[in-house]
Amino acid sequence: MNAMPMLAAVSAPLQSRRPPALVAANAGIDIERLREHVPVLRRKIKAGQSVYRAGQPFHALYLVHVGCFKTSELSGDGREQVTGFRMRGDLIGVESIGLAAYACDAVALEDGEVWELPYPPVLRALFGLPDMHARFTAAMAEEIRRDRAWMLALGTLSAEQRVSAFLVDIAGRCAALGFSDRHFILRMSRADMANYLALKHETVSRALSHLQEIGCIAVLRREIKMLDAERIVAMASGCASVH
Amino acid sequence: MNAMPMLAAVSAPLQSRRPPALVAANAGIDIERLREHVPVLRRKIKAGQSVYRAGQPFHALYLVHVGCFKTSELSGDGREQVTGFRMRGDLIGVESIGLAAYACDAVALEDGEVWELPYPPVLRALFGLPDMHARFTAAMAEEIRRDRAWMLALGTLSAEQRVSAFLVDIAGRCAALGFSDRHFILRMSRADMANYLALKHETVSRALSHLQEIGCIAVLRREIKMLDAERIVAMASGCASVH
DNA sequence: CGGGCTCTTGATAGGAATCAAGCGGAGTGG
DNA sequence: CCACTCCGCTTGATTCCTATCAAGAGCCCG
Repeated sequence: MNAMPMLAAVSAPLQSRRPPALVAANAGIDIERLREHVPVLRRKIKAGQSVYRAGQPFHALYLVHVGCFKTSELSGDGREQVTGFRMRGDLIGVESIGLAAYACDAVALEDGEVWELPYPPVLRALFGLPDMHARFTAAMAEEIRRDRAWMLALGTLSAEQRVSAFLVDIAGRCAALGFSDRHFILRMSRADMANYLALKHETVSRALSHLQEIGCIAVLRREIKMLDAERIVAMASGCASVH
Repeated sequence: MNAMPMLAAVSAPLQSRRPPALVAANAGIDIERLREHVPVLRRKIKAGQSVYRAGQPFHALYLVHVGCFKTSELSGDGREQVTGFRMRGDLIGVESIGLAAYACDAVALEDGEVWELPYPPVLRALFGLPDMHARFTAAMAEEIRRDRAWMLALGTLSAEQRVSAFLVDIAGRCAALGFSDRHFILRMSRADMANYLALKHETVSRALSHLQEIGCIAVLRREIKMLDAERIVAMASGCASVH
């Protein structure tokens, strides 16, 4: 109906600008060094399959190597809350440390690969490596801060601002992995994105359409082009949105 | 205007049913043992004063000994999000581990006392106590799970359900400290509570009034009596609320 | 080529925010 | 000790944003 600003043909939207770090552990954990002390199992996961599910016995952490995963919290009565999207270098399972069973689900959004870090061995290995252990602790603290930052966003931003903040977040993570932060493919459905942002998928869809209308982005299904990154950052930061 | 079901005169609403544990560390950390290795400083904090503020150099964790504190996340543009209320036995400052400066504010809601645990010394001490260190790590994981649980609540519950869930949470914590879970005093203003629940204070006020109208609770300013705890738990769990 | 799923868009409804006013407790100063 | 003021709480009226309900288009897959 509206004149859709079609996306230019994409030659290589995900082309890395620099060779992606072989194993860029989220918070500075040197996986190669850890592997000298702990056997690391590589596990391929197909789209839709889970790395682990809530209730399964906790036995390992996982490092995302390829693909994108979502973690989601479940309540007894069927409510679900996506708590995050995990990409290459992200460590998952940390929230379940200290429990007998995993506390949430971790599901692949596309075919991918995780490296399994058996937990008791990792813990033992870290005791011999004080600086690694300190960094691991710092990584957990970082995880808490990330969650808190999203609580701030969810608690204080409107739907459109949340969507903007989400795009800024994803863009930043793409950049950190050596990909373009101006042109990327969302790996999750609108429904997952909406759930994460505490919105409904229709609302997310409308927000994206509107951001496109005002010329901030170009969106075609899951493909996003950041046309006016500066303005999106401004919106994500709580500045009054332009109509 | 409406016939207020007045609260009976309160003799000792906060009377502990059993002697409160001397230092019930949040997640099983044995503070007494830690004190053998680390100098612990006791700091009294007056209502409204901060334990620390975002940006101040990070140098210690704090264990709440007396009083109630709120932690809040701040954004550059002035938005604020209360991320939690911390009571006796709760450890605060954990989210700032690995940073040069604290990442959030921790403010006393009433006169209280915290025990200061200088961080590098604590870290060093933990290296000599593997089981303590493991429990400390588990405590951080627990913190992550608490945050995630609130993300679930905020993302999936209506205003009244959130308020119910909040009351259930507070009641549970009171019980854990040896106090009554049927009759307690909220230590925070409606505004703080609302901010934490991602609502406005008028909405919280209305929700409490409504819960009173339907006979679930009796509320008088900050004093809460749980009259029908079972139903409140049900509402907090996402069951359709009765009108 | 059909079926199902995802995404988009429109119309409408509903819940929380906002705007506004009044009450009452706590603290202050006369 | 009491009057006064400030601040927190409650309640009402109204608006606005997002959810809900509904329909249709596009893409992927068998």
